[in-house]
Amino acid sequence: MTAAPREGEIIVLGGRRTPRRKWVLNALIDSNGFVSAQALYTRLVGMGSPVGLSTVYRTLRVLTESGRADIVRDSNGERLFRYRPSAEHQHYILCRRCGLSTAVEAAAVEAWAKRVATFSGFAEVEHTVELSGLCPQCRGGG
Amino acid sequence: MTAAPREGEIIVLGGRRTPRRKWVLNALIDSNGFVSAQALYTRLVGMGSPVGLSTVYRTLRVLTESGRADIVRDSNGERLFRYRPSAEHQHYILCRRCGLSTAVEAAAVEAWAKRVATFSGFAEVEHTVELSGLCPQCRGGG
DNA sequence: GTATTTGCAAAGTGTTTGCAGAATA
DNA sequence: TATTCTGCAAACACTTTGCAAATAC
Repeated sequence: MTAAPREGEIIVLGGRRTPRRKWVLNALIDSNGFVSAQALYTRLVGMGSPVGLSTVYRTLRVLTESGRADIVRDSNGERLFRYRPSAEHQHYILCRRCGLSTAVEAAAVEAWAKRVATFSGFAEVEHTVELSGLCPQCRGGG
Repeated sequence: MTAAPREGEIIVLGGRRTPRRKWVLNALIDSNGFVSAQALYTRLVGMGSPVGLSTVYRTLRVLTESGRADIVRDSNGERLFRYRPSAEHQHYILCRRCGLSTAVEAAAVEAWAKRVATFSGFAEVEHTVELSGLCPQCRGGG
């Protein structure tokens, strides 16, 4: 049985603070954008941080469940993870070529989603918005 | 080599007009909402229309590529297909409980996506919007 | 000292593909 | 008859899980 974290305590990871979990978290933060579990795994192993693929998946699941990571799906259905510094709901636009991701102003969509919820008569409406394109770098550099 | 379809001709399916493809298309239309390839397959076989799973996938691919079906992904990453009567880009809201889908007015999102494209500096911006909730039936019926 | 975490390998998804036989145009 | 379609089984990619050994607290 684990004691509940005290209020005001900085929560870095749920459960035990192990080296692997720190590596995964740091690699995720360093990625500075969306990465797949597989890519993270490959990077860690390549860096000389021996981690199992299942550990990567399990850690990402923990991070996601506690709201410290966002998930999107790429066009192949693969999941991409991104560290979330703030606690807020956020939308991104992703570069299809280099993977660069940028947060976008999404108030308009939020408002629209709310409006649709009202008009449609649906309750507990959730939304997913995924934007992709070619970033300024990639659109220019051929 | 196939002759290009003449203008004004009613195009029902790309390629050959075979029984299986008609079955798949009809089952898709009858579904009247989003269905998975697997569900469509199960239904067809159960109906006494012997179809291979690969044929279902291949037919759905053809339909999707020619713009006669829409795709969304459910929360497990599974793809759901829906017949598209009109030729237009369309968004839906899906009931998480019964699967009911309803087209929603999405002009605001389209406009927003366009605006984001401009501000972000990204080119060839594509967007995916997925809404889900509990439909009027399901929200009431507990 | 004990509950949690780890890695491996195996299992599980949904989806795609190779190929020989069947069917269409 | 020539091309396309079909079904099966195997292949695939991503993800999850069972379990014994290692580890954190």
